[in-house]
Amino acid sequence: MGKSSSLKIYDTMRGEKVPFEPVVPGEVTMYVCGPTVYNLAHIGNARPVVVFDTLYRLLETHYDKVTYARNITDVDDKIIAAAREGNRSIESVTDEFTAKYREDMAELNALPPTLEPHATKNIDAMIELTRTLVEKGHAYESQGHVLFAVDSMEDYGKLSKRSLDDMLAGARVEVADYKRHPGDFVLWKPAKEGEPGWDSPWGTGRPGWHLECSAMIRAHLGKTIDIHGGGRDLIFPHHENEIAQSRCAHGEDEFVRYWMHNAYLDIDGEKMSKSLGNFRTVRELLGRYRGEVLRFALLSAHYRSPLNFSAELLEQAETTLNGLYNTLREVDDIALDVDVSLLDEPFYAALNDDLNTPIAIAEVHAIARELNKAAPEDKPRHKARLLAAGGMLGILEHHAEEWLQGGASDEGISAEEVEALIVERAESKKAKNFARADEIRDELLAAGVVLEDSREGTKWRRQ
RNA sequence: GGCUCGGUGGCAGAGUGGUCAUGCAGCGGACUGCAACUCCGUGUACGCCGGUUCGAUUCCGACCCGAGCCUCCA
Repeated sequence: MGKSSSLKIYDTMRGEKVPFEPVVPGEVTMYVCGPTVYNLAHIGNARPVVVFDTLYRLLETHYDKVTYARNITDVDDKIIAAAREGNRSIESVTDEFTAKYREDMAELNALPPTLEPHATKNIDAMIELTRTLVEKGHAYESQGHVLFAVDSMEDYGKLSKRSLDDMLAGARVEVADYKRHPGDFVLWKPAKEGEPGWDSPWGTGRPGWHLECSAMIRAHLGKTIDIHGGGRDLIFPHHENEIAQSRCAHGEDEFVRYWMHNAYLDIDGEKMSKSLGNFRTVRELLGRYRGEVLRFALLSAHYRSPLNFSAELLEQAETTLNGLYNTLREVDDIALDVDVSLLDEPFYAALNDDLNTPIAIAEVHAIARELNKAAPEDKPRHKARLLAAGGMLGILEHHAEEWLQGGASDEGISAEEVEALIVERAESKKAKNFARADEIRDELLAAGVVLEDSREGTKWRRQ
């Protein structure tokens, strides 16, 4: 697989969709900005995780070796603040939220990345990078801080498509007096009393946020990587500054070959964000919807389009997934050899076209329709096609019967009770006592259980 | 103010210079004891105004509206 349809990616730097070619033929390196672990991930944070997980799955069909790194930022002002506020240690904060982050993302069927570098375990690389930048004249020390001098780089601002002048024009923040140029950013900052710090040539301190990613990429993936992903709002300043640090330190023309940025989730026409306070945590939503429902909802829009997030979106996603599982249920469980060679060309082509998941999902529906209409002897073949496509999207990974009878919560009538009533209803129907049969059906419906009669007998699912 | 990016049918959301997205919801039909499931059918959708064109939702220009970034944020 992989020969029939080649991958194209929209690169933020070039501003257009371009054919994807890794630096090293047959191998891909990808880095995605991970969480700062000081609180629970919200559903907006989950979008890049799901998007790049889908890309990861796709890349694996094309290349023998895919190295996907997603960092954990475990040193940061907000973490220090959270620890202080909760009167607890920094480690207990970062340990707790790192664990919860992994759990939440696993619920969304996101595969663990190949590498998960922690900032605090790469401090040496950060100090080294800073030292190199100072030596090369791209950074300077001032009042205990080490700052990157933006005017030391010719094309600073290329990714975000703005010039230093543009940035100055829009400056809305007071410039710290230790900065030579208002756009200069911190590589290393001194530790205040009671703050965590590491020894460095510039005293005890901690790394700046932008520096962390540059250093970890260098340490774990190399000087030039193929794909760097993250949310749109990271383009400036975070990714712009990563480029500045990495290219100036390493002297490479290219730091990242393809920049990919997902749009964010909107709530009532506004971006969902921590600062606006209009976010919903993944954990909270998992109490009402299963992870796959959340994932499906996130994939229902193209990753570069804003997605309007609402309860209705999730309800629709759940209904749609139930329909697909209902289709799968119609086929007996037989040994199915599901692998990428079963992927339909239109489906695969859609994903290869800059990860066009809405079209890929439309193809999934087309396959499901074929499965529904197929003659019994052909159904297993179509079921395999459907599962193969679902596997690429990270959906339809549950057993159909369990999915349909499970639901997010185990409240309500038990499966045994349902089965018993179904038996009674079958007997009533046999005796032509339709009134009693309908009464049972209504009773179950009131308990959230829907009955479906078929030649093989009565099946049931929770609404 | 500077820089980006959008406005598609009840909802979500693709896409295209000239018969079709797709899903959810609705409506009609088949199936069913009745339903459900499934299948078949069904919607004069492309912000507004001009222009280019034989033809524009799709290209160009103006306008209106909205969002994002410029500050920690996926």
